[in-house]
Amino acid sequence: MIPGASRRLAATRATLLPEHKPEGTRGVILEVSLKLFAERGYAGASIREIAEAVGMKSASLYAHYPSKEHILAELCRIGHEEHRRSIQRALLECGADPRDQVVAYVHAHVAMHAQFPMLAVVANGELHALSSELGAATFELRNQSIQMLEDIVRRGIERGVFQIPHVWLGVAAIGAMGMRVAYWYTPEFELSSQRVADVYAEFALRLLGASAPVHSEAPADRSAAQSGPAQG
Amino acid sequence: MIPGASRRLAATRATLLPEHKPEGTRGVILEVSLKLFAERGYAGASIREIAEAVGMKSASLYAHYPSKEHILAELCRIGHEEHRRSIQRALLECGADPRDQVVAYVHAHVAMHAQFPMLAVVANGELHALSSELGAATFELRNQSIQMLEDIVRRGIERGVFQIPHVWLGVAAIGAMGMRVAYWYTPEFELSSQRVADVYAEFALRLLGASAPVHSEAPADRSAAQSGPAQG
DNA sequence: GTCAACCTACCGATCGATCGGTTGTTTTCT
DNA sequence: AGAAAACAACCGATCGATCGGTAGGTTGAC
Repeated sequence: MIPGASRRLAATRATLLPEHKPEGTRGVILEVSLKLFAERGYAGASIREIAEAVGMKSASLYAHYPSKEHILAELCRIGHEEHRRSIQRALLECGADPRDQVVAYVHAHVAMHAQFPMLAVVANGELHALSSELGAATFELRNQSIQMLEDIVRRGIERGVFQIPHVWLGVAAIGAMGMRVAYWYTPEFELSSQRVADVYAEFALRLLGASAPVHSEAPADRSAAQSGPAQG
Repeated sequence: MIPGASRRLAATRATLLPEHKPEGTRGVILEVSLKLFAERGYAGASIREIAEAVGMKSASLYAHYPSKEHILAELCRIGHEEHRRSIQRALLECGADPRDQVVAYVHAHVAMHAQFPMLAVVANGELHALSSELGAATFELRNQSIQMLEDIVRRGIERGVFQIPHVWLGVAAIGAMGMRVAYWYTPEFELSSQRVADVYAEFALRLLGASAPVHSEAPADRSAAQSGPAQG
């Protein structure tokens, strides 16, 4: 089992990509809020705790953000934007084969949840705390990301490379297993985030009943470990 | 997509099995707390809201439970006990084939998350809010349930019926996809909870690279596909 | 048969603490 | 000098929890 089981998630450090982190104090507030929201939940973290962790008084926060909710809204937006961006980029770099696209999607999906676990936990798990006004844009991003996977799967079925009892359930299951990674992954895990993403991409292909690719030069070493190839 | 996306979970009714629901007022308090904890989180639900939903003043709650945390502790315990009990029972009713055992486990796992979504969401997602003293027993239950699946998978690998790159990741992925069901399933979903559980059991077999069973009378229609029933 | 004792269930009032947020002032940096 | 940043002080509201007390029913000794 994963140690420290009484914590909400295993990660201990809040990371924000430089391109998403505002300059100066705003960035510090955002990163500190991310950590506290991830560890205690939005309702469980107070602005005084945030301020103290930043090194200032709670009143000073309001010179940088108009409300606690606006901080959460920005974190949710950043999380889902990064999620969509990394998936979009991965899809652009792979070919037209639905199998490659699923691998690209799931790899990006899982890697993001492993590399930015706190951002993923907050952006997904605290989104409901936002008013519809502040959360609308983020919901739209989220739906787009889900739709992308569904489109890939449906196209794969039409081409006969996927066999699955229920498309929506498959998409939900693949999304779910990746999302959960954010709760247990730490850099101390025996596998790198990239290797975890590789394995999960293989899981997704299996789950979709993917047929063996015909185009690959090498005889498809998809089943990596353990030994034998699984699932034809 | 699932409607009502701004809610934390799709379910709207809190259900507690009669054998878990205390008699009288204690039972009402527990069920009402379950609903509010599921919808707003433990920190986001106040004892005054709970009391008002029950139909009494907050002071009266303390005649039935010593603290807010004790209410959560009981809900977490009930949730994980029911989870373990339903899995245990399913395993007793299936044979010795690891494939059957995985099907039994995942079916029970998913069915419980679909039938008692609020209980699952609270027992899993708010467990971290408990002090180590009040949460210890529940953590133990949780670890036992996970261990049971890991044992099944390892035994299946030893017998050569499963092929999987990484046992722990497989167990984590299977657990994750089931847990997520609690967030989107409602009785209005196009499939019954039993059918959803069937499909997820098939997903798990695929994910584990299960070889076709030799004992089955019918020629293993596991790959069902596209529409037909999953899981043979 | 009655009345004091006891019990369960609940309530109004209130506790100290903390909540998110506002105001006006001071400090800091350029 | 002037703008940005942080401050102390404070707001009304709400937090979880405690208190003494009350209404209504049951019990049992006399």
